[in-house]
Amino acid sequence: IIISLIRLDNGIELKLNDAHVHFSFGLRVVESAGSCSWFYSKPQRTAVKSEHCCWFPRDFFFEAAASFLCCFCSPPRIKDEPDDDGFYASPKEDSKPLKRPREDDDVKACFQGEGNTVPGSNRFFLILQDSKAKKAKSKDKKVPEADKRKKPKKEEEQKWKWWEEERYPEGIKWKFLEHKGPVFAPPYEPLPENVKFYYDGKVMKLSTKAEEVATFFAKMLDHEYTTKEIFRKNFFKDWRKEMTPEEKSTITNLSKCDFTHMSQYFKAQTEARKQMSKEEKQKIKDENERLLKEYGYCVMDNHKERIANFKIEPPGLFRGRGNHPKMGMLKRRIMPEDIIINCSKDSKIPPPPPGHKWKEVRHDNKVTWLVSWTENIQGSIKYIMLNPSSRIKGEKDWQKYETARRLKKCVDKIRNQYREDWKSKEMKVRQRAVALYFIDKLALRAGNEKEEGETADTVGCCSLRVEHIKLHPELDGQEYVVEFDFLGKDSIRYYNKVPVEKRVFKNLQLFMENKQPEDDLFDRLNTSILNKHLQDLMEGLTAKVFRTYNASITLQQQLKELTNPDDNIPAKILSYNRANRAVAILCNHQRAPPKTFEKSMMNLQSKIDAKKEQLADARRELKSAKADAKVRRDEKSKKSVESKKKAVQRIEEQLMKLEVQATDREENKQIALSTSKLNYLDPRISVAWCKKWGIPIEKIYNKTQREKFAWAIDMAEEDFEF
DNA sequence: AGTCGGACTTAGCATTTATTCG
DNA sequence: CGAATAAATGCTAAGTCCGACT
Repeated sequence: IIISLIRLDNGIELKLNDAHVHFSFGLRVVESAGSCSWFYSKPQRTAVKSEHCCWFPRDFFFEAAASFLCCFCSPPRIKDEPDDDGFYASPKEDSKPLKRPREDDDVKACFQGEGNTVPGSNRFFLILQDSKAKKAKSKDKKVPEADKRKKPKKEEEQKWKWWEEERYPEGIKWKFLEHKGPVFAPPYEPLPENVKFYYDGKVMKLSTKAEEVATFFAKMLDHEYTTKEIFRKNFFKDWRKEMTPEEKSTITNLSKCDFTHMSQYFKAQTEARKQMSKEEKQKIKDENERLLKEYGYCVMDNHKERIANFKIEPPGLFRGRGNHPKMGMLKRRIMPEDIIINCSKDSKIPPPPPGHKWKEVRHDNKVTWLVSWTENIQGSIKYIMLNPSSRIKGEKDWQKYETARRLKKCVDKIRNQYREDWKSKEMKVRQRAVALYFIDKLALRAGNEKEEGETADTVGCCSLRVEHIKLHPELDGQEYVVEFDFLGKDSIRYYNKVPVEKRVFKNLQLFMENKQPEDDLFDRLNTSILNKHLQDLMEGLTAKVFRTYNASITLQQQLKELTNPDDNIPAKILSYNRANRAVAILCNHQRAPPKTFEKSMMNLQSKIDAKKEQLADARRELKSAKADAKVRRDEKSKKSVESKKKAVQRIEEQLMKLEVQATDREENKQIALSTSKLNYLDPRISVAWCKKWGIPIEKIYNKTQREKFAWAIDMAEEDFEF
């Protein structure tokens, strides 16, 4: 449906349909697009407020013009500012404006400009005509069918390139933010009457509140941790808080509680869900999609952006990682009264669910979150924030890699410095220098101190204790070996035997003198002291930058080393994965071997065997066909030889692919690649590698990852150097 | 210098969805 | 086509780091 007719200053007319307008303008502006509005080819902050102005992304504008112009005429393509040297200024590095300035323009001033294009700028003005007056006219000019069909695709391709725009000044995260608030967990549905809970062998009907908490436990019955003392103790304590006085006086011993019937019921439910018909499944899917469409997006500064976690965490039993002292505690249901909403003053403020109120509505554009609440287990704040594909996350990510690249420039100096500091007279300086050496060489985390008894006992570099390392003056033919054995983040074990320099070794001996196993190894050091020192060495330098730097530089160097130009694509990808793996090992990104690992490995092996047989068969056939051709010497048999040859080649290739896959999987058994890929490896390294060797980017990044790294995919060329 | 709340990144496992296989 | 398997996505815990305050 054509709803608007637009006339350019030079008389060219554009028709826009509904979807088109929605897509490019954002919701608010569309609603108010009245009889006369101004349009710009770049975002105008004031535009959002004044309701009479809106903007097109520039490229979209021209493409739209191409598709929609009734009397087609190639619009003047206004070039961006000169392309300096193809190098995109980094967010932090450079304070000079990026490609598209975003400064607030006075709308009137634009209006009074010299024409529809201002030389040297990319402004382009449109006048939206009174759509009623033009309706009759627009009817007889029909838009070609082909263009109509092409259009949705165009929209898909037209992604906002925020990385070509200027950033906001430090501290300001947005100018306009509108969203629909969070989606709450579905309310509790009491169990059907026939599902029983037994206490001490007797049926007992629970109050709704007590029953709800009981179902949380029942759902976990198969898990090992429901047998753990701490889990049971914590659960029982919190459960009793939800009980009525009568229940409380009856139910005094968790061991006398029988949840098995409830558990069976839930298992049956899960099974039933699996068995649902296609239509029912589709219905659920549609409903989820509707929810996503309504609540999964927000408008931030003229752009519709995807929200990461718009659903509030449902209530349940807390299960920390590792040996967590709070496991089994009740994670309570979050109500609107717990929720703080953050949005623009002039936005449509999301209404709380009927009969409820928000805890608070604030308008803080110094933060990126849309919704927050305080969680009851640790008392920490949880947030609803944007998806990694959003501008606000992407900019930060890009900046992180730029900081790491700055470290690259001065890392030698820093290394020399800490080696000097090993000899310092000051204990504090020595400890700092040894800790930094570990962080640099082993990619250890900083290691903040944690409150004892509140979380699992895990450590990082600065919080290492004497009991976590063993010193071996000599081990397996190597001198000065340090053996690390401790639980790190998520209670993942770090175990490593590392030869270190003599001076480090001697220092460690010194630090351990007269200490108990549970004493801090670096007793004069913490992360704040360390980071303060790092800040002096380089602006923006913190302990974690070393992890980013070492991960990315390792990938780049491993790719150089491992890629064989003569390899085919699968073999090159194996090389990529191996380079990725080297990083994952460095960062100690482990995973539990998948439960079905052995089985799936065997399946793959049998596939390989089958393929081998198939290859042998194909070769035999080729041989006989060749013999046949020699005798008959006719066209037909020659052709047969050719096709058999091709078959052999194809099977060989398939076999090789399978074998590569098997190697890859075996090597990956206990190593998780995704964490480093997503958080530590500068995506531009991967993009450049793909471009250099002609590997399709889809082989390296899946759809979500491509969205997250759109900036890198767009800007990195083959010659990118980290 | 140390403590603490707050904001944001990083992490692995669980669940869902897509693909392959029989 | 449905089951099995693999890949992708979702979930939320657990880190890092900063700045206000004492």
